[in-house]
Amino acid sequence: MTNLFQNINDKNIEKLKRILKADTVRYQKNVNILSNVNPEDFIAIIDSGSVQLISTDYDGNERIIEDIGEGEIFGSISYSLNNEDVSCITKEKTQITYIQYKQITNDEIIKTDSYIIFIKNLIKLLGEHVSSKNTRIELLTKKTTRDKLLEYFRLQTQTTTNKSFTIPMSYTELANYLAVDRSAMTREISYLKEEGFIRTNGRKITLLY
Amino acid sequence: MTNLFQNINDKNIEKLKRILKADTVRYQKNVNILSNVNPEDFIAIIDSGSVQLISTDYDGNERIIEDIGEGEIFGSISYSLNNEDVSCITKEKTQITYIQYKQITNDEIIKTDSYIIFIKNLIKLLGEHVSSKNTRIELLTKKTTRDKLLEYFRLQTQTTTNKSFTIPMSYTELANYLAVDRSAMTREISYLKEEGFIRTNGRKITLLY
DNA sequence: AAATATTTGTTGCATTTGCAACATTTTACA
DNA sequence: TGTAAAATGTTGCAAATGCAACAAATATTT
Repeated sequence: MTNLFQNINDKNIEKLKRILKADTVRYQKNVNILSNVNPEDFIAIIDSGSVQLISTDYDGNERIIEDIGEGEIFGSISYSLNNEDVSCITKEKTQITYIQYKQITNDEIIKTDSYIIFIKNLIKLLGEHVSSKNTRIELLTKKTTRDKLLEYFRLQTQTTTNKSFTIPMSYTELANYLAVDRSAMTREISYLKEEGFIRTNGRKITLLY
Repeated sequence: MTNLFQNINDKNIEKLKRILKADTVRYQKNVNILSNVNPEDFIAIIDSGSVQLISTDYDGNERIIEDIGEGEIFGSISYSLNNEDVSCITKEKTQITYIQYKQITNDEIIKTDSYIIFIKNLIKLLGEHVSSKNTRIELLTKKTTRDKLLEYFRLQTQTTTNKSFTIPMSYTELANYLAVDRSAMTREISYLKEEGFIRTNGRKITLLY
């Protein structure tokens, strides 16, 4: 995963942040940070920790829009946060740097040495964003819970020759990510075990096919 | 929807395209264009017409990943096309301009007057991309077909005071977009009509609530 | 304008899924 | 470290959904 300031040395990062009118804020765990942020366009970069974008509809159903970890970005470029009832909750102690979107093309920054690298990183990051959305859509459009799980397993193992992997979230969160009922998902996983497709040990899953 | 070359005059567009080693190709309807394209990183801009990115899994199920219309972009920035079996089909006569991703930050282009506008457009376009993915995810994570439809209807009317709108695709494609069985969706629409929530006339839908 | 292809509407039926309501285990934290 | 909170596993049942197989209506093409 790309980091917004990767390949830029510390001195230049400081310079960029100053020109971008960067503002760094620390939060405790479980804080709704968007209530403190002005609605102006901004890009938020997670320096450390992680947050979750959660939308709540009129029925009170919560959906996780996005999990955002260290080095990743969120904000009005990538999500129209004012569009509906979205809250952004820190999952742990988290430090976030906000930069003003409109400063990205101000006169001063364009002359900066590391500007091009910065822009390249930003574009790459946005591209990765789209890619991860596409992955989720690919999973969500599978017809059955079983298909969703098997495709998810396939994606987890496709980069390695390994048949084992550990899911990077709780089963509760996985069910949410795949938009299926948690208990129904657990049932399906049981069937997959019974039928000899997989073996599990906590969050470690081994494919037997 | 942002256009990659908006706010740039024709002369400068030509200049940019030349520096970016742009390559313009015309296609007939129903052509699989990706079979002709080298796998190198590129951004494709639809000058006119439209295309559809379709992924086919091992079961032969087809999913529409994306509908791309005039002025919009696609390509390796926003989707790792080599990742799985994705084909890109023109829906009508279509003209596409390909630019090399790596040229986006070459030395010559940085000195160009309209470069900043170009970059701004590109970032905005990618942001809109993410946004539209988020919208689809929002719909796909709704539990029932009815919820998906009602949310879709809400999104169609939220920008206007109007209670009527025309869906911009066929019902077959809408079912695909919402990842539900077409006949089950038609059934649900019938129920919504019976229960007095909506009225329809072809693809024109009027909300009665 | 006729022929062909595509879209739309309908319905019975089997399957899948969500929901509720638990017991049990694991994790967080005061 | 003890207690509260969260996560996990299980199952019966009702509701929602996919599927198949049509007929009818629209579009598209030649």
